[in-house]
Amino acid sequence: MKSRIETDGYGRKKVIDACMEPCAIERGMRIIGGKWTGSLIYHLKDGPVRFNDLNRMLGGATKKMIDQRLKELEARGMVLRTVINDRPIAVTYELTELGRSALDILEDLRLWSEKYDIR
Amino acid sequence: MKSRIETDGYGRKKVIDACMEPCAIERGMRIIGGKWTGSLIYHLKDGPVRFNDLNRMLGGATKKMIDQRLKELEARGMVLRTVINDRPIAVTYELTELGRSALDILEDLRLWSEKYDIR
DNA sequence: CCTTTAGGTATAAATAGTATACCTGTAATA
DNA sequence: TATTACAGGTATACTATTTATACCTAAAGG
Repeated sequence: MKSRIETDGYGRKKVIDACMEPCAIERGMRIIGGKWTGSLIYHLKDGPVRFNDLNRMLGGATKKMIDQRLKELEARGMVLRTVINDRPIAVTYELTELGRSALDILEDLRLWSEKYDIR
Repeated sequence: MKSRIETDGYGRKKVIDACMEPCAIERGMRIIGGKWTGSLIYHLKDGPVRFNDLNRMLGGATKKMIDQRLKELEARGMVLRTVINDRPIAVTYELTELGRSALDILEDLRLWSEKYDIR
């Protein structure tokens, strides 16, 4: 991410070290910036939450989205899915250490968003 | 964002303070988390950059995307577009104070992304 | 019985992003 | 002089992601 531009004598510029394909910012955003992903992680910050509770917490997201996002996060090792009860099926989702490691960024984002009244 | 769940005597849970529609995290993400938006802001951190240079810096994004994102950011007052030369047309984009205010979050995201080798 | 809850899945429609080509005008190159 | 290259975009068509809505199985409550 050290790309910069140089200007020649004619005022023209050239990129010296363009970041090829997704750079770190972009890669990070594709994980926690996916639609609903940040909210999902943030709502798991206080411990295990059940599927339908997450669904209710994230007003606006459909079950399909929540399901998909949780599966992505699980596949990345950021979230752990546990079946706590069969028969009356019951499942909880919770953050792993890796999942927790993203919380600081999300908290800062929340503060920023509130401070500048982002809508 | 103080939603929580309570458990009744039968082990059932209910959401007490669901965040209605997009909460602060989600609203923030929709600004700086849009595809390419974070990278775009980050690449403007050292001062004005011209359109085609941004295009080259963000390998992978099309001009259309860059154009669209810059227009969104401009509309939100995070980026300033300046025509520095007519005839041989030349335009630069730079961050406003509001735009700069997002840089800390992006820098943390970059560090996180690199630390945990997010791909 | 009928409805509600849990944890999802199926289908279709709407929205967002990508690839590719092209436009106007200036300037350097062959 | 003809050709090509660059600036800053726009147009078109296509693909992928997200949304809305309905539905499924099983258990429990009224």
